[in-house]
Amino acid sequence: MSKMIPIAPNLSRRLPKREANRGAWTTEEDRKLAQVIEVHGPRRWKMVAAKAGLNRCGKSCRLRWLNYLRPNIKRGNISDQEEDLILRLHKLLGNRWSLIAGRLPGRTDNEIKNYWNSHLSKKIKQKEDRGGGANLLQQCGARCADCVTMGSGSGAKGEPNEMTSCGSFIQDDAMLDSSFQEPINLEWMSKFLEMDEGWLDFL
DNA sequence: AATTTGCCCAACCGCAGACTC
DNA sequence: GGAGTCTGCGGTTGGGCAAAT
Repeated sequence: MSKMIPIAPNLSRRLPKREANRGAWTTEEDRKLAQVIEVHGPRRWKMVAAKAGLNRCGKSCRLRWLNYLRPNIKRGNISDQEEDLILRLHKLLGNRWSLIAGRLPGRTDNEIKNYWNSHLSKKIKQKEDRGGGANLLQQCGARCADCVTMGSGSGAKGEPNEMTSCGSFIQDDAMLDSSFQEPINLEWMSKFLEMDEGWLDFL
């Protein structure tokens, strides 16, 4: 499924616009960056870039570290369990990729964002095209009398980033496995809340 | 075998909020 | 408290590659 990730492609993915080096990172650049971060830690990226002698901006160094060099990065296929979790979290949080990634150890926000854009968004669209695209909140409300919207109101792009007090909209997604039915969804919600008590701040 | 098409994903960009002086 | 700088985030781009033609 997933292709091998090139370690250090030499060809730039982007044309350089300024003096700073851009495009794909080389093995040597990775090595230098890792060495500096080992000494100074993953912060003060401008200084890290300078110390490493890399002709790159701090921003670029940070991105490289977070998405590639950081320890415990999990590479390769997204498992079914992970995919399921991404779907659920996306329903709760919308396009808050960093938050979603925070719940998937070893996965980066960029990876999840890419996976969503290339795989999951299509799956959902296909499902909606098959007639499952009714408003999730409406569906929930039709079933659940005391359903109260707790949404963020930030779904400016029409994303299903709202939830209800009963959380039952999650059940409407046939792509979610049956284990999420009935009391189990509340159990999952409880676990989710336990994981991050501050999550309501984001809604 | 050569060309085209579509997908994947690393990397860049712009913006907003946090931080520092 | 204000200005300047840094950091983190989400959206987008485009090169590389495999599959299809």
